[in-house]
Amino acid sequence: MTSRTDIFSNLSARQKEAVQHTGGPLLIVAGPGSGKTRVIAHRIAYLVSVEGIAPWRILAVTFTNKAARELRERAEGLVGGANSGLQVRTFHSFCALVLRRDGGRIGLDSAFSIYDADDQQRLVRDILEELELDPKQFAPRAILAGISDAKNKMIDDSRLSKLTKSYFEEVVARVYARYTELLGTANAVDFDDLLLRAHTLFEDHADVLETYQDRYRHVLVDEFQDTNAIQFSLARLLAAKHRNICVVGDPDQSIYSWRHADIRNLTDFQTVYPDAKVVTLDQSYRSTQTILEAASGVIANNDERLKKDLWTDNGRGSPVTVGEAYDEDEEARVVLQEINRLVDEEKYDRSEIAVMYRTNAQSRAMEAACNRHGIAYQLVGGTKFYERKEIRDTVAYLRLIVNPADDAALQRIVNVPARGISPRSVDIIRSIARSRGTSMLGVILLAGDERADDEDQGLAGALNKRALKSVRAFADLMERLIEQSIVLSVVELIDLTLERSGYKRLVQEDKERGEERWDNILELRGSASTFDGPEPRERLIEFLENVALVSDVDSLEDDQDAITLITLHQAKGLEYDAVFMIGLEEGLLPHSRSMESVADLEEERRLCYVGMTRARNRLYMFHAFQRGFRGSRGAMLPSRFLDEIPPGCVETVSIRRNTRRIGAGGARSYDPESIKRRAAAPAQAKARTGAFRVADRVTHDTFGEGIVIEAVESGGDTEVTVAFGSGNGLKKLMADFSGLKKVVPTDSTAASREDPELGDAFLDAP
DNA sequence: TTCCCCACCCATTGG
DNA sequence: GGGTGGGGAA
Repeated sequence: MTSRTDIFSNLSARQKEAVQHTGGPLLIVAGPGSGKTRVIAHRIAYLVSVEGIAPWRILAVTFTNKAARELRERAEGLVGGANSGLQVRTFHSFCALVLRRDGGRIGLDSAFSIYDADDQQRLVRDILEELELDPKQFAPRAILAGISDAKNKMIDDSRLSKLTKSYFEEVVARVYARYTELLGTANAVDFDDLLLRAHTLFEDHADVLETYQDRYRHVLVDEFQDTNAIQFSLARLLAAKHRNICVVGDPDQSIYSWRHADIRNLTDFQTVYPDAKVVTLDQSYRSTQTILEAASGVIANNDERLKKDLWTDNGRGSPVTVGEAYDEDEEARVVLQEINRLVDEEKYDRSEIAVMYRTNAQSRAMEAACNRHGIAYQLVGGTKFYERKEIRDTVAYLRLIVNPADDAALQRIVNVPARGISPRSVDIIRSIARSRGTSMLGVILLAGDERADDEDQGLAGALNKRALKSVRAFADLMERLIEQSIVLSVVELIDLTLERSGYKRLVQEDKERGEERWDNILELRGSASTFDGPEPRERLIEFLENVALVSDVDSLEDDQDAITLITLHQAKGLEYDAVFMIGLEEGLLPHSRSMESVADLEEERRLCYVGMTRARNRLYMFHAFQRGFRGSRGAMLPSRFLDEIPPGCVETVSIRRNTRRIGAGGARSYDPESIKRRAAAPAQAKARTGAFRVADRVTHDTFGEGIVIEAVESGGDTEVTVAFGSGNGLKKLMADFSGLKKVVPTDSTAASREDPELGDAFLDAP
């Protein structure tokens, strides 16, 4: 047990207030770096040590498993006891727990599968075929988005069918109905269902809800600004009895509206709980004054916002460095050179440096550069481990063993390795299963049972002899594996499955990537070893649930001597000594798909804000003149967010001109209409016109060097739009008339390597 | 039935 | 740049 003074040591007055308010609802509005995780951990410790609440009576919900793990360790460290029974989970994992335990009440078998995005797509494709609808006209993605929308509004399929306003919506409703039915026969749920069905369970079965209400005296929700309506409702239901609900959030960091997160939860909290105490934490213990000022300057441009002034006792620190590069390769190179400098000269720890970007695709150039320069990195996401084919296949076998009704898993591996069950045979099996309202493995197992031949004219009659034999062999295989799953440990079962199914041989026979793929499987096997124990089937279910619910950041390790490459979304909640944000360009950040509405644009700005406020000491923001995407390239304009940074906080570095200018922010000017056009139609950047081409580097006597971003033939001459560097902005010129000259070569790598001006302090070659 | 290749289509962010 | 689906050859 920790003494009361330990729990309060190093807490500010505000933080103490938040820790100590334990009776009734509490809303903590916590700016970036204001020590909210600390407050939550101390609050838990206070509840346990001072108020004598048993740890297992406290439920804390976080955004990722990693955050959950860290909070649990921190809180248990404070109260001095591991495995205290303290419940720290994500909403999804909490709901899965509830459904495993009590899902029977709503007709869910405890061995239910969790369908991921891929399984969902497959299912929707099947349904479209069944309904004779063209998947080109009705994109499965769009339909799934429609279904997800409905689920998040708690609208079931029968109600949705009455609300349709267009033919498309009607299709969505029809698919939704069938989708629900088929998830039912597959004993499966999707991600939305985890929340929704737990919610339904609580609403429809008061006794079940009461068990949980009685157990959890205190409910805490972190990252509350990114919870959705169902999550808030779940939290309210759980806390209804004791009313000890504490939520922590920052409206300026709400970045998941596209996943139905609803920022209104924060404002509604006070309506739902009029007596809620509100504590605002606005002192940052993380960033320098300069970084804070820069970030505040950007976020201040959001209109839909409650004003909040962050302050800090930290020093001013270095200015925010804004840099420009020719293209993504040069950008990557310059970033790495500066990272090397920070590590060598300023003794930064590589593990305390992160490169952040808007889209995953941007990691490629960074990775390539890291590999070229021999710099160790941790990539978050990327080719996600659990999405690799060999991993998904292995997991599909296990899923099918646990839940034989899991048609998505079956269809994945029924003919992997090839065992003579053709797509045609699979179609037949599926249609028989559908017409009987059973699972596909059910149909297959019947066909494998000689005694069932008479009554099973369906499959035995529909398949030719050879195919039927193959199907029976598969039935035998699965039957054996299912039998063994009762006695074998997870690891043993994985071994047996890989051996008997022939999957091991299949992978190892792959000459090119076999070794790597087998290593991946071994890694999966390794992670299964922690799920050893009595009742192996239960452990297997746990293991599979873990696999389904991991997030990419969960595997991020803090103590590796490697820099981190991460998307801005995933960086939420993390912090680093030095942060490099790359790709600060119109169309990328803000993203072109988010530039149509003010709400979307403001979310992009919050995303930018989240990135900036991850930094403790140093913040770098880069943009490139040109960037490749989908095989082609296009000219890019600096992000408007760069112009929003107060000039006093910025140091601009021009790579090409070997200059550093203090306070150069806001000097740029450009035509917003042209930005919109460019963002909307990046393909037109490829158009070739006359002697001047989009993306050509050019020089002009007065304006200096620039990049052609638009070229239109006009009466013998070419009207070009050029983005000039160093604050000259966009200019429209008649090419010949103005004496514009092309700069050759345009090959970026060669050009910048040969450029003597590159000997900037910034650019000492590694 | 399987395997390979090519054409085509797609691509923001993620539990 | 990459994944997938369809078609054709073995």
